[in-house]
Amino acid sequence: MRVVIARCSVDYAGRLSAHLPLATRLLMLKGDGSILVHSDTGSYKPLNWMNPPCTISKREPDEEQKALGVTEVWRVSQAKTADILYVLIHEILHDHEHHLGEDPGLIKDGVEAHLQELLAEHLEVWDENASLIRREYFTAIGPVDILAKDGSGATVAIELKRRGDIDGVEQLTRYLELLNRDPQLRPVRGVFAAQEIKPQARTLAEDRGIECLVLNYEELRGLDTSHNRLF
Amino acid sequence: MRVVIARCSVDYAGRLSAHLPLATRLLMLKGDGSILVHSDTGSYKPLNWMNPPCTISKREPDEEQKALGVTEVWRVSQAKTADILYVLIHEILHDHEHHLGEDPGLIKDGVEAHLQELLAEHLEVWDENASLIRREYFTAIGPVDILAKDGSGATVAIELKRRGDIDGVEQLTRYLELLNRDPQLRPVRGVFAAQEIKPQARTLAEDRGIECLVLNYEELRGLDTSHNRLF
DNA sequence: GACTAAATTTCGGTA
DNA sequence: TACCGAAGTTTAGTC
Repeated sequence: MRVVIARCSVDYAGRLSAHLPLATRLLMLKGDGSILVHSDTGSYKPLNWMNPPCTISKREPDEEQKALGVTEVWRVSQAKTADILYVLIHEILHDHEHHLGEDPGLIKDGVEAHLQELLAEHLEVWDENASLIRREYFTAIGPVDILAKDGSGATVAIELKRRGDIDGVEQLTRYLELLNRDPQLRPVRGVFAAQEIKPQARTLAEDRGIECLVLNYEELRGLDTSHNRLF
Repeated sequence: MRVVIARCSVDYAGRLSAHLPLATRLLMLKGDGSILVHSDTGSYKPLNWMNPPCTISKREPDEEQKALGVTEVWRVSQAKTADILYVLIHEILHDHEHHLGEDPGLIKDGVEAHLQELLAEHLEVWDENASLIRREYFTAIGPVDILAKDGSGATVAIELKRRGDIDGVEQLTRYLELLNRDPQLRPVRGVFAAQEIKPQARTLAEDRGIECLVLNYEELRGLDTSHNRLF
């Protein structure tokens, strides 16, 4: 890992063309050859970057570039996509290299899989007399998150999202269309469950006769005494 | 901008829970208070981070942490979402601060807007006798990318994507449904145009009678002699 | 500010 | 390896 702070301009030509005018920025050169160009604001996305696998070669600036104050030219080329990134260095203000070693990686918990697991085990938060048929019920166009029977014995397909967007309603609609062709299952109702349901998604869902269910993750976690938590 | 290379472990509790075991990593502390935790591999996404606005406070480790070798505890809290990130510093190997100043920002070219402009000007790549009605044809549920007439005089709605996914087909389907309610326009056909069309999207589109059109960006650029390019 | 669609998306899982 | 869907998505544009 090499970290350089430099006055530089950057040109990228690949899936799009992009240019960064001269300014002071942080350049991160990772061990796998990739490079990130960061400014002092903004979130984690760099202003410009090149993904591995790629190679960086240092070149002398041509006469024109020299006249503009360029002292080094870094040419970064992508092995697979033929994208090219040029970093025109005007002045290096800080330069530090350090061997980091391999990273043990991130341990995650609490994503959609866990939400699905919790809801499948606690369908009573939706319908007191509901019973699970199965999670990840497989169909030709993909798995239905949860297939269940409600208190009256009717089949219900539950689509689960952390954030309930229009996309999710469309997805559930496709599943319902397919499931309702199956005489064994028909009629199948839809339930759109999420920690947060966007108004437009709710409107679309209800317009299609799909029930909306807002989930409280903390509450579900509270019901779940068996699962071992990180915190 | 402060850049620190340190042996550290990280805990995040917010929209999910995540833990990074002890290892040497790069910590980038931006001027707006945000922090990024990077390893030596992977692409531009940090292992862990906190978006602005957030505040970092340095604390003394408790006895238990001290016994484990922790020398500093950084507590990063999000102002809006109440997410919390803890960085447990075991050893600081490099520490450098530098004022970067404001960044003039990125100048982009070649994205969907440009693809739309090019296709609108060169409809002949789709149908030799086609004519443009208008770009960004506005409807109640959003703008149709391109509305045109084909060689036979029939109205056609073209939805344009860089990458043709199922979402795009759904979007176009909604537009077509709406446009076909208008007796002035009816009947309206659909064309799904993209630089790359995913097999599932193609299947869904063709199943709904929507024509698929794969665009060659380089070729379209070649037809376009008027436009001034960055490269 | 809320919402929608795009992204040089990246990332993880599965067939 | 390719494809598909989720992401602590982020980001940019529009209403």
